[in-house]
Amino acid sequence: MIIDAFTHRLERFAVLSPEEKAAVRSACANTRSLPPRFELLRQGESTTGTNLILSGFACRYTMLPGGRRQITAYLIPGDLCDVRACMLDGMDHSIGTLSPVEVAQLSHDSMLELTQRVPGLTRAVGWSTLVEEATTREWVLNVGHRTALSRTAHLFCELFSRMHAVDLTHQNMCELPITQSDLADALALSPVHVNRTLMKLRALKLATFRHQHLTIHDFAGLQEVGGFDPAYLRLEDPSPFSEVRRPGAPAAPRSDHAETPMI
Amino acid sequence: MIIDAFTHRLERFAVLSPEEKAAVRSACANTRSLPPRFELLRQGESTTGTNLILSGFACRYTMLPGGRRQITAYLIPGDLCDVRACMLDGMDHSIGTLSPVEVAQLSHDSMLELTQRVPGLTRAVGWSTLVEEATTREWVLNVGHRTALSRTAHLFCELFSRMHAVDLTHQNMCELPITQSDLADALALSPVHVNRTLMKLRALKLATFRHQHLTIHDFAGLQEVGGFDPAYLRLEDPSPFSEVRRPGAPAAPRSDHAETPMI
DNA sequence: CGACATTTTGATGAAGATCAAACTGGGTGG
DNA sequence: CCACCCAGTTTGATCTTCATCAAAATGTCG
Repeated sequence: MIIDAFTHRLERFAVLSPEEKAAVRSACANTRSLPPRFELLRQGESTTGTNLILSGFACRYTMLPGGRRQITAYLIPGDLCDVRACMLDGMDHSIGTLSPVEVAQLSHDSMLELTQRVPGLTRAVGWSTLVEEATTREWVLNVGHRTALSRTAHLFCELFSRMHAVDLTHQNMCELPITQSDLADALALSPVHVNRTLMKLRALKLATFRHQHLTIHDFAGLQEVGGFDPAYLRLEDPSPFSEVRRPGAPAAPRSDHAETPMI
Repeated sequence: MIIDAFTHRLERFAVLSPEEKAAVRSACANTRSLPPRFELLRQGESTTGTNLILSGFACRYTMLPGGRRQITAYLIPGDLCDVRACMLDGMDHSIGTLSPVEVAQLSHDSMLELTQRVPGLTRAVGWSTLVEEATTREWVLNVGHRTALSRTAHLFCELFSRMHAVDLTHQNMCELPITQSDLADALALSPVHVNRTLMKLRALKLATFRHQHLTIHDFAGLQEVGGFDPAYLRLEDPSPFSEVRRPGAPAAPRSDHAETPMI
């Protein structure tokens, strides 16, 4: 169950009691199923709540004149879209689904209540904001300075690592329910060039993306080519292929700095 | 005085009493002067506080293999660098000065105290986080999809608007204490190409950047070329050249949603 | 004055865009 | 069951933009 993956991610940052986990779970009871290519939140709109992705892929994106689309973030299961969007009087970008998506709807009020019942949540949310910012910065690097091959390799490393963190990988494989065009929109490449790059990645025996499935043949090599350093994702397990799994003891959550009021 | 610019920016989001303004001011008493090209915060380090830029330009950046540098954000007077950095056990990027810079040092503790004494501050900081995120996303667009000319035009629009918001423009002119190379690092272009692009902007009578000064000849044109929509900056005055200045009445700060705890 | 950073100019090359068309494969309806 | 359709993928050919290299010009500061 993905909500467990979600609470698990929260525990990266704060220990949760069973009651707290139950509170999270019950807050996520109200779910909705969306078709692919569905506009969850349109640029200019405002919201009253937050959506937690339970299954499927969504993305943040902006349309550009000329019909081109730039995806600025992939949203995968366990991701909270726009915790802070309620502050806004109008989104500056859109959020849409790429595949069929199931979301849990969290109203602003239930988020408020939840943060009161689960003290660590605030910290966890702050942390995930930080990770999201870092990821966007990494995308600036990617799009700005890396070649098509390197860029694609980097994105695959990032996605595979994130999928691994929510337990959605099987061995060296994971499902990415997106098209080559969707990749192109994220990588700021033409679909044609993405195709050629994917073929090259296969030829180099680094990774295969086909039929919505990503298979990693050589993570270290991919990481090398992409210049991928997983630090910015702040994952418990920096590499999805590290053999060394801490047995039992979860990573010590950072000491709770007295009370850190929402900053 | 730039601190006034800072409190003024805060007031965009919450009304401050004179006492609150005074509290902000006294918290900023501890200042430091830094030379240009000074590394304020190195990748991997952690901090105990926050710096408020009082004068000069700094930037967030990451070094890439091959000695190339990608700037992911310009930090200008009135900007708070890394409010959330204290949560981190290691920065994933560096912060450095571009020109001589004067900063106010705010320890974590004094930030805590300040947020308690100035209730609106939390909201204002949350808001500015939102703007920063949006700006980074905009940079992804810029670097990913726009031509050199368009990119440069967009950056100039953004910088001029931000400088205008902290009252550091004079007519159609403002000081940008940075080099063409610094621009190149932000735009993900070679310095040579930046130079050629600047010449083209001049030839088109859109803007001149020379001797660390940016002069806007035709803001509307620049905006057009850059595809610049100021909405994401959430400024009180969307355009630095809008004749219509609200007389007296400040923009109504958004109704304070009960208490929004830090999310 | 001379060292040094920055800006400007020129020539060449490579990465990726664009355009056009063929090929797959799953789904639909006759 | 087959024919068709359509989205997605693959291939080929050509063109643009920008990087790179090299060197000259300009300006600044001790």
